[in-house]
Amino acid sequence: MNEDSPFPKHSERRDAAANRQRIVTAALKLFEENGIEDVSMNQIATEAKVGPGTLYRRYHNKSDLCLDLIQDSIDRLFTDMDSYLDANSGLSPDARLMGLLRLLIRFREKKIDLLKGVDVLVSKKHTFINSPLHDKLQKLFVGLFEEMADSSSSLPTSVFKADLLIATFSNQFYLFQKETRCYSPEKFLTQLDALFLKK
Amino acid sequence: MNEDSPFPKHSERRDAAANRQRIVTAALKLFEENGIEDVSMNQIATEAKVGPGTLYRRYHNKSDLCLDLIQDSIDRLFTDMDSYLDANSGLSPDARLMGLLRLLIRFREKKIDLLKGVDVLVSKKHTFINSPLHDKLQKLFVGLFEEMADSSSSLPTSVFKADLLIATFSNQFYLFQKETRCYSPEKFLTQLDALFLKK
DNA sequence: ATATTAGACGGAGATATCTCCGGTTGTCAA
DNA sequence: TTGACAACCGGAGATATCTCCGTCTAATAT
Repeated sequence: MNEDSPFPKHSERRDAAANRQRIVTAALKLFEENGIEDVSMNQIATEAKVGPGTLYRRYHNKSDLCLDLIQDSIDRLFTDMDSYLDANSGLSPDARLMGLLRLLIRFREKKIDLLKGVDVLVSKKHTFINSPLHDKLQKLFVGLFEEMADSSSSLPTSVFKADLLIATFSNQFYLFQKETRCYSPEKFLTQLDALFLKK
Repeated sequence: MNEDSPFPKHSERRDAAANRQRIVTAALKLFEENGIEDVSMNQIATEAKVGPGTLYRRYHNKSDLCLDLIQDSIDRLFTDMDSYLDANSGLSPDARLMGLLRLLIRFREKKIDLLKGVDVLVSKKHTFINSPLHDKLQKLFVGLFEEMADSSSSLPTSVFKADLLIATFSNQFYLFQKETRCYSPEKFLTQLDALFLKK
């Protein structure tokens, strides 16, 4: 969807780039002022001084837009995870998984508002195509689960466990635990530890 | 929301009841013909020959409407669960939990289309108030987890486990497993068994 | 039977989402 | 520099959601 590859065949046209920048700036400003929920795509288009068509051509919906606004943070999360794994290859798989979860939950908390506008961990509405973020986490987690698996476990179980673990960070589950069950990030991690690691 | 208590103080007005019936009939017909996704509230109102205001006064959104359409099934699920527990009080908590999960997944499969229009397992959008279905399942599951808990477990963990177990039946998770991971209901139950029971 | 009134009814209209397409402009090749 | 085209732009408008309020009516009390 987003043409963010390092060297796209044709780089973005100048006017397109300018519009994109104005949209992003307008969105951040309005989100800041009114909260994501209360800002419509129309408002964003007006504030950015572009037509609705221009806005929708670039971002199919508010979710897409929010995703773009945190793309940098997502990239940073991934590099942080990779370097954590590099630096701690001596630790047990359990310990490394906890390390990754700590990074993930820190990211989730930092971007909690923008994340409310987009469920990057699962899929676009109605079509169950994985998001890149899900794929990456999935790969990391499955690897670690496999590493810690004894002979009685099997790959399907690791995949299922990874999917479920990732799902705990969805808006649906994570915010319910935070707001209704009043879990702090630390308590939350403790529960994950008890359920997914202490086997 | 829905005044379905056995003997409401004032019973529904005759015209109101008639309208409700026409709405339900119209909705079922249109959902059947076009699929839930492709039917708008407007269409339903038109087909039922009521104004949009009338429709929206009764059902705040399509999700509410779908919920009403499966309310009977939900009630039946609960009574089935209760009588299962009565009839099998001799079994281990693990076995009883599996029994309940089998009933739940059968219900989920039977009503899979209407359930796509409503996430009864979690909450209304944005406000994290539990649905009655969540509350009931929560209570049943926590009870069984507590029963099977050894001294090293604690109540918070049982609550968390129950929440997570219920969340696996959400559209988000369940349909992803079914459609993308190609899990049959049986395979799905096997995974739940491995993760939540075989401790 | 009639008056009273709580509550339901309808539909106009405010707002939002999203599309379509005629017109415009940046880019690149010549 | 210029021509041609791919890509982008704007905004009108189709459709959907949801609300508001003047009007009407079913239920109850007298």
